[in-house]
Amino acid sequence: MHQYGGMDPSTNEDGVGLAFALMASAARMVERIDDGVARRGFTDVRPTHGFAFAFLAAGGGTITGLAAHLGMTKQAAAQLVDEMETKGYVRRGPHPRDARARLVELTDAGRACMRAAEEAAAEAAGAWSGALGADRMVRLRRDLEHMAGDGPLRPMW
Amino acid sequence: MHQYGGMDPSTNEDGVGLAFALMASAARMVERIDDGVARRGFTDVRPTHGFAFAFLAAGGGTITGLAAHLGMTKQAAAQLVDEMETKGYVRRGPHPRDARARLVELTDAGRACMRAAEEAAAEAAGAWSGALGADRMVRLRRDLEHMAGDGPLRPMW
DNA sequence: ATGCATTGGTCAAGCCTCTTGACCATGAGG
DNA sequence: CCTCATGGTCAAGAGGCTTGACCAATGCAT
Repeated sequence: MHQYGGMDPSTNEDGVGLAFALMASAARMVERIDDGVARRGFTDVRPTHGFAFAFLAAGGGTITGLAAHLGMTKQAAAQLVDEMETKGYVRRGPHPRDARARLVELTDAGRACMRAAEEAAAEAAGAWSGALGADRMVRLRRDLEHMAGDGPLRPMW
Repeated sequence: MHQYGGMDPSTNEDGVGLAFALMASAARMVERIDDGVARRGFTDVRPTHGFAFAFLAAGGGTITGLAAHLGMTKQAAAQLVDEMETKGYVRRGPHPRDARARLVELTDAGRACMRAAEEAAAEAAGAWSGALGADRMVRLRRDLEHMAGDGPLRPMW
C-alpha cells in the first residue's frame, strides 16, 4: 500500500472521478475552441498552433524560446513555424539584438486567428457559464488555476 | 463580430483564462497520474493505456468496441491491444457469442496497473484537496462533470 | 435454405508530428 | 584570440495514427 495523503482507499474512486471529469472537460473545451476557430474560417490550424500564437503574441519570440515554451525540441518548433509561415500566420525576420537568432512574429492573419480562438473560448465559457452561473464559474476558474500552478503549459492536442 | 452568448468582447479574456486553466490542470493531472503509476513500477504504460484499461475493466470488450470508445480506428486499437498483450496487461480469448470477435480481457497485471493508476489519481486529488478543502473539491468535480457532459472520452496524451 | 449486405478483425502501406544526431554561425567571457 | 555556449538548420528515423483492401462469420430477407 502506498501513501497518498493518508486517504482511505475507498476514496480512490473520487480521485478517478475528478481525473476523468478534468480530462473530459478539457477535451470538450479544446474541441469547442477548435470547432469555433474552424467556423470562423481558420480550418488549417491545430490546437498546438494556438499555444504557439499565445507565446508569440507579445512581441514575437525565437525558435528556441518557442520550443522551451511548448516543451518540444527546437527542430519541432522550427517545423511548426515553417508550417505557420507557409500558411501566412507568422513571419520570420532578423533579430534586433542577436544575429544568430531570427525573430518570429505574428502577421495580421495570425492575430486574426488568435482573436478567433479567443472568441471561441469565450463562446464555450459563456455556454458553461450560462448553465452553471457566473459566480460558480469564477470559483471554478480560480480553483483550476490553483491546480494548474505556474509551470509551463505543454500542448497535448 | 460573431455571436457567443451575447457576451461583451472584453470578457474574451475570461474564456481564454478558463480554457488555459482547464488545459493546464488537466495536463498536471495526467502528469501526476503517469508519474505515480511509474513510481509504482509500471514504467511501460502511457496515459492512453489507462483509457483502454477503464473500458476493459468491466468484463472485457472487443477491438471494435475499444476503438469506438477511444475514438480511433480499429487498426489502431488492435495495435494498442497487441502492445498491451505483449506487455502482459491483457489477454485475447474467444468471444462467447460471436466467432468473428475476440474478447480482450485484463490480466492480473492489467488490474494491478489499473489499481496503481487509481491510487495515483487519488494521491493527486488528495494533494489538491488538501490545499483547496474537501467541500470545494466536491463542487469542483461536480461542475467539471457538468462541463464534460456524457460524450465519449477520447485520449489525447 | 440461400443470397447478400453488415460487422469483427487483420495485413500492408503511408502520413504526420515529433525525436535524435550532426553540423554551422554568431556570441560572450577568459 | 581561443574556447565554449547558444540559435538555427539539415537529415534520418521512430511512434502512433490513418486509409485501403481484404477475409471470415453473422444475420436478415427473402
